Amino acid sequence: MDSDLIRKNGVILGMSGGVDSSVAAFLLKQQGFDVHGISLLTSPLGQTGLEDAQAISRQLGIHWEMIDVQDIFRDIVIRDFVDAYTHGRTPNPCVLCNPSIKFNVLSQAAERLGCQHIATGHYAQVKTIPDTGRLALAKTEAGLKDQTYFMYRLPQMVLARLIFPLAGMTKPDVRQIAEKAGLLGTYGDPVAAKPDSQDNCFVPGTSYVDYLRQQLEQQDHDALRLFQEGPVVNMSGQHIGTHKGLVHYTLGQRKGFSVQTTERLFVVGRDYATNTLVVGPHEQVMFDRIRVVDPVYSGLSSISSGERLDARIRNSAKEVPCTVYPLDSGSLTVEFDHPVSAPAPGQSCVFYRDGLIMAGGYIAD
RNA sequence: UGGGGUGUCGCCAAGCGGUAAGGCACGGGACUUUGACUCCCGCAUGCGUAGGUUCAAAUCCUGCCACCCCAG
Repeated sequence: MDSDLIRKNGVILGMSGGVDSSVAAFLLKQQGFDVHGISLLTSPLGQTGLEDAQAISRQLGIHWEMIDVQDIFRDIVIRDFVDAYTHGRTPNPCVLCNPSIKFNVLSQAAERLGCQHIATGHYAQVKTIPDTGRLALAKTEAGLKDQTYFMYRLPQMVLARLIFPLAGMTKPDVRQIAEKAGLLGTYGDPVAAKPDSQDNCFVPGTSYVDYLRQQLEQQDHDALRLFQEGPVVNMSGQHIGTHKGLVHYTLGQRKGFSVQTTERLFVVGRDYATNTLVVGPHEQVMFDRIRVVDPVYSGLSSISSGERLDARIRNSAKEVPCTVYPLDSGSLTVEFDHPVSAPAPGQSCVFYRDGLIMAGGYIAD
């Protein structure tokens, strides 16, 4: 293949083997792109999806290759995941994986193969800010599925070549296309019927705690105290139950600790010195101000003091109005118009304006 | 040992003669490219125990058991 030339219709497509990226492949092919599918092997668990991606590629007659990124994924994403939990933060591996692994590797492949574009099956779009020419991820139409939150850390260079074939579609739309196109997986099973998500992509089952324990048993014996049972106390310090080990809990959580009470109690704090879980009523978990560290800028190149923006504290939450103040350290202070529920340190706060991502960063303690 | 009180799901707790509310916890689902939150469903043929009264008792009566308080 002639990789010295930039092929304007060449597109690198990230393929997971799921409905979304499969339909994205179909649509790009239909639109006349020269599609090169790439599936990333991040952990042993990803194997089955890869087989389906390969089957779909073969069916559509597009190039396909698998890239084994397990080493770098372990060094960056898993290391951060473990590190965050041992330091009492609640990580979001997808937010880190997207810029450092997924889109990074796809970009490198685009360079290598001389492709102008990269694409994925995300529900999002890229827009240009008129005044500045900067690029920003944008939510698609109101009410539609939106996955921009997970990608806020993508740099301008990546956004510049990004295409989202699924922008503006609904999940039922996508399934219908898969159905009509007759897309089939490895064993001839219809892709249209594949279930959506499967939680954390590198942790088997739902028990990330077991996974953490495995990781830590080899490296950090000191951290194993995080798995030890301990007391649960209420706001007045009364011992009202027991917890399963502090790694199990994050701010605002209300399940997983057995407690003798008559009201709904949420995790308010964790005292590592005494291995104590502190719980309280819901209002104790409402915050009207947080600090955001390690920010990245998208639609805005910087934030001026008193900037009015809309903040999203978690993927499933809607944006809430806030005022942002940059600090000399480079971090940000965010004041919400109305208190938000359980902004967990380690999670991301993403700033939008008119549905476009302006900036974002990590919630600090 | 006398006197008083209490015994309803793992925890809290309604019920006061008419055929076991509710909350917490727990289990299951939905939602979801993170962790959480949220929502839906489930959860005592049984009310310390043994008898009695009644058409009918967790609810009334009696004995016993357990725990708590006061007195010695």
